[in-house]
Amino acid sequence: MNHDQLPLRGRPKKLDRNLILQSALMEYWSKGPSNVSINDICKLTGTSKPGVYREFKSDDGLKKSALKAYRTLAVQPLLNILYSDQPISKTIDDTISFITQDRATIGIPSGCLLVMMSALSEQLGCSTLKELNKIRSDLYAAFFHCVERAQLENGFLGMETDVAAYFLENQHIGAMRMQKEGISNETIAKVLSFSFKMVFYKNSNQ
Amino acid sequence: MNHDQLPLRGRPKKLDRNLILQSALMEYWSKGPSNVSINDICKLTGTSKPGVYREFKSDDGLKKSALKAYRTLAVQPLLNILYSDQPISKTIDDTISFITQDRATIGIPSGCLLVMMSALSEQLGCSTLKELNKIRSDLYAAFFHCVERAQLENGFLGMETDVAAYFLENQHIGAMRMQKEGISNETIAKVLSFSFKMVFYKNSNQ
DNA sequence: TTTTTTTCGTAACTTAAGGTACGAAAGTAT
DNA sequence: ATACTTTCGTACCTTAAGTTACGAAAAAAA
Repeated sequence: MNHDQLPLRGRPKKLDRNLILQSALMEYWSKGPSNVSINDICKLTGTSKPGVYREFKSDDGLKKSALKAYRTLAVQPLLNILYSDQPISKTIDDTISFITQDRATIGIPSGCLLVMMSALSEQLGCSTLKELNKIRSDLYAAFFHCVERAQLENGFLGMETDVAAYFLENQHIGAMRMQKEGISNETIAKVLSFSFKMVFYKNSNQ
Repeated sequence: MNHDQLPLRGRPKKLDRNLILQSALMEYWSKGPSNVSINDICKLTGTSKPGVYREFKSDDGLKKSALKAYRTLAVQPLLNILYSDQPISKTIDDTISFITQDRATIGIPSGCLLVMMSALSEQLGCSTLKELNKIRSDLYAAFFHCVERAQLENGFLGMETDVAAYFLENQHIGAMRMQKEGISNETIAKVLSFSFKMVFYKNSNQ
């Protein structure tokens, strides 16, 4: 993975890999992956098309790399919250805060690239799809882990662990969808708050 | 809307509107709307391309008509269940049974065209989009109505009516997504059962 | 200075999508 | 029979996507 090893001779590299990657990520994220072409990225970054292909091999390669960047930028923080060994109540609060934070002020698009790509999975190349499934299964595992932690804390929650994990996955995807559709973060937080407390606390109203 | 008025003279019509509509619906539903072209429909039904365009005006027109057909076939039954004035417990059971019924045996694709099209909404023409939003708002209204009925039956549920309706909408979409992804109807039913009972019954375990 | 190496970007190619021009075909009315 | 009307489908057009051939350009090495 040594992309920055500068060769001893030859024409110096002008192409800015990181610029392309960041631009592609933001375009995919804000407009949807299937509404952004390689040409768009080229125009946006002032790169030539063969340059992009030399760097990323194909459309599939670029999407895969962008998705990897998305993972470290937007998914890993959530995984960290879910895996932090705090009381479940704190985990819930942190998760809701993270998901419903104001995106506009920090310059991040609404919605979730992971969710968008999952919905368009039939249109994706195989390496992007592979990366997508890896991230999704990691996220599912984190939800699963959270449920297990809640069980240790509060006893049996009234449903199988995998069912609860599927439920949580649904709520996350639903929240991202609502955000993309313009529903206020305040409302989304209320929906999430209800959902999470219902799963984790069984039948208490706390 | 009189498509079946046969003209007095001229070459007799050979084109089978209903065949095209049904084929398009099933293709969109099973493969995803953006993975089915007009050409595919032509080959599948043995129709010429201009024939399809004469009948449906455009790709957008065909998608809109197919979506309308989907509404009467797959959405209306759900609306009927949600609007039936039965006890909430019966409504829940009927809804879960309807959503998680075995699709293979009755020859119906998994997943939900409505949900798929919502995810691809940026790729849709304006008349399809209009129809889509109409159906979605009708469905949301039905969920809203259900929540109001539950409130009449059981008192305040612990959250605003619209928040509960959003929650229900999420569960429906989530169930359709899981089904599309191959998760068993049995598991989906468990997730739905948990979700619905949590919203409608507040904090009882029934 | 010439060779070698590496990257550059213009200008193409290929495929498939949505969409249509237009004359032939197949009927009814005069 | 001829005219009129409606529908038919072949063969095309346009656009935009992903992708690449290939010679020029810019550096280090000989």
